[in-house]
Amino acid sequence: MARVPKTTPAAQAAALRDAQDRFIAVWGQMAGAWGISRTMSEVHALLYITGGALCTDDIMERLDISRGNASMSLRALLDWGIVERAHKRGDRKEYFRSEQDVWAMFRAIVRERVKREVDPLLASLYEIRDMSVASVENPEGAATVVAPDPEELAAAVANHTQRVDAMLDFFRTLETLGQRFVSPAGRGLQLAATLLSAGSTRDRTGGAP
Amino acid sequence: MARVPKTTPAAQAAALRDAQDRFIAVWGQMAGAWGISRTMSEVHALLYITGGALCTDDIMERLDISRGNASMSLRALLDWGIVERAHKRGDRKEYFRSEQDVWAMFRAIVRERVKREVDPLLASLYEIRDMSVASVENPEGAATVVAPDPEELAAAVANHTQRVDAMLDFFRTLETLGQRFVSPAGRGLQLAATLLSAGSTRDRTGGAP
DNA sequence: ATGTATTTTCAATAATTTCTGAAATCTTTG
DNA sequence: CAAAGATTTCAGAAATTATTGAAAATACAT
Repeated sequence: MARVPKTTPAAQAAALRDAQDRFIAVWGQMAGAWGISRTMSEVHALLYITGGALCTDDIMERLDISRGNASMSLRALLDWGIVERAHKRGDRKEYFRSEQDVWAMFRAIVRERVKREVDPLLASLYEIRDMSVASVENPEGAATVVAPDPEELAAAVANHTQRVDAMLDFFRTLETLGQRFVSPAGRGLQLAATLLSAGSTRDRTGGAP
Repeated sequence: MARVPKTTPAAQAAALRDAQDRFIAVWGQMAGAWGISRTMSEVHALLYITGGALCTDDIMERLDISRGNASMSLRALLDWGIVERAHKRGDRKEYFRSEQDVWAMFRAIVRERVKREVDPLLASLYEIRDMSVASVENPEGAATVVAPDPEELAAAVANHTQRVDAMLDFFRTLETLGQRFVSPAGRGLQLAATLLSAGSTRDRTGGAP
């Protein structure tokens, strides 16, 4: 009576699928945090957690979404650079596989968000700083604000500029940090983060030499 | 003819207001990035860029929003800890003032997002990891997945667990980093970030000794 | 206590975002 | 190059999220 397995293969397979589903749901909820749609996040979760190369139909069926939705989500994930195309020979369909290194995924996301959010913000902030300087010849001379007192006004402008500058400095720092993290040498920062974060010596990144 | 000012006070005041409006619009667009609503972000932008203590009516008028919306946005900003109440004596109204230190703002946001997003995610990931282990007595013995082959199955479960663990490790690191950054000693990290980010020696944080 | 000023809440509505499904397009094969 | 297979696009539908406005609650002064 030794060696009677406590789990049948069927039960184990079901448990695995449940765990996958749960992971997909949880990861889907993080969508907001990454600035993407829930479905897109779920597609990514599915590809990540199965680790395999799935085709559009696999994804449609497993997540119960339309073809259009699957197509658009996959395209977006490709744009973000965290999913790549794959092909099976003798098969006409396209397959998709997720990046499997969590740190690489994170780097891709940082890269994209800096590009989409920080860079434009910086550009705008520079413009805004200039606005309060070159205020000559505003065609509308009409009465506008509360304080026409020149002294107060000058102080207000000075403070305004200072605040815009403080923001600028902050986001410049953020951008530079992001670029360092993302750059080829960026894996250094990953190490730094790991070390900074604790005395935990363990290395789970996998066996690459 | 020396000293003829090139800008009238009126024009200057208008320019200031334009710059403020532009700042508010730009900051409003970042709302998505911080995980808050556009209006909430605009209210914060207004309070930050004017630097003053404004009451609900000031905000309603300037941003052209309803009283309810203003109230809810302010409450949320208070919860995030980046806006504080202020009072003017002899006045019954409540006034609000924004945190002015950009780094402190950022710390507050990190603190809140770790609490709201990373911590729950970690909890779920721990649960998910356990799911694939304790797969005994699943009442539904029905046919489920593709591979009933015990060998493949075992490998799939192992890989699954490994991927969940990789995620866990990553977010544990993230959480710890966040806590370090946020902690009282966290200003150290601010300095580190500034130093890491460039050879830029300038210190714009203001004149604190 | 009573009246007044102020803030909060929340159901209804408006705005925005996401998803679908079928037509259009592109790709491969015989 | 025609037919079949696969993918993309996009207008409209559905779902989600944000906003309003007026009633309810709260705080204050007399």
